[in-house]
Amino acid sequence: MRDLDSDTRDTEAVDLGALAGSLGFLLRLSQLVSFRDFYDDLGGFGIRPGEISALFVIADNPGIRQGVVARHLMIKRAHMAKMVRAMESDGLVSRSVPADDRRAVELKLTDSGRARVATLSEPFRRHEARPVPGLTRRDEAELKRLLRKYLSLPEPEGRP
Amino acid sequence: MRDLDSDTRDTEAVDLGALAGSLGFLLRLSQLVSFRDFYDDLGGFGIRPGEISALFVIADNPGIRQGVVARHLMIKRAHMAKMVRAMESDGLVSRSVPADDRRAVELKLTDSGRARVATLSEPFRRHEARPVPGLTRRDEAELKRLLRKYLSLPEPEGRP
DNA sequence: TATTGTTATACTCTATAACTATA
DNA sequence: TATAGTTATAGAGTATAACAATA
Repeated sequence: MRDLDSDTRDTEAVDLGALAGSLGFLLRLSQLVSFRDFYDDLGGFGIRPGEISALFVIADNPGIRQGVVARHLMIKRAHMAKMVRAMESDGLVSRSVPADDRRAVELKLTDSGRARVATLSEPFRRHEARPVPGLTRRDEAELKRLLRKYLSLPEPEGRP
Repeated sequence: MRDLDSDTRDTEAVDLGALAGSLGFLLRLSQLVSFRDFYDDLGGFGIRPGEISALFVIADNPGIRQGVVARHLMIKRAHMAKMVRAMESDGLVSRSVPADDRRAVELKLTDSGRARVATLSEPFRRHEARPVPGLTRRDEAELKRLLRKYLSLPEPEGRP
């Protein structure tokens, strides 16, 4: 889980050419690095990035429709259906059909789901609070700001 | 290929809570967006991000060992073996065992592989030259700089 | 007609381990 | 013993299409 099979030791110098200037390439590698860090810190809880995202969003938005979760997390609806089913059979979320649109499904955490989020919140907070290797705090804040801008996400409270 | 199944239209406002401050979450979403853009521009060539990366690296570093490519592209060795095999049977790369280490495999492009790279280079360059929606040119340069710093990649020539 | 969620299928990527042949 | 590559297997994630129920 923590072995990326890529000894990080610098072997031969490699010319990445045009790749070094490619946003997509840099994002792909960065995501792999950050997922490795995620598993290093939180792998012991048996949680995966997709799951924790969905759990946290449902926790913060009780009664949210599963399609809305999927849209905001950029998860395919077909995949979301499976994930929700798994979380339901794990007893973490409950599904209910709203009266005003009987096609939809609204999601809430069960007591068990809330307990799970409570268990994960502090380790997740600590994970996120850790300094990012190689980046200053300013770098880190700026990187997150630019990624949010790229994603058209609003800046959290505070600085305008 | 170009339909992410997530209508980008803003539906209900969703509180992303701690996720909005999570580097891993922001990187994951950003990578999905950039891959969608990649496919929009280059999907017609039947190429995938992993393949084009490997082809370009081999093109820029003829004779590179496949394990070295895997390390720098953060691709698992097991997956790399399959990918190289596929590229070989497509006639794009040739494999040769160096005399000084008969365990290793060195990779070069075939004429056909060079032709493929030539075909892809200009569309890829245009793709990368396109303004990134939502970001100014300064934003884009700064974002790439911070990602390279995060990845411990050297800055390309020019500004120190 | 369009939308929500579902199922089914296939493919990519990843993770792991066991294996070989070399070093 | 350790390394480079290979094979096999399993799983997660994703893409696609077709479907039922509802709007």
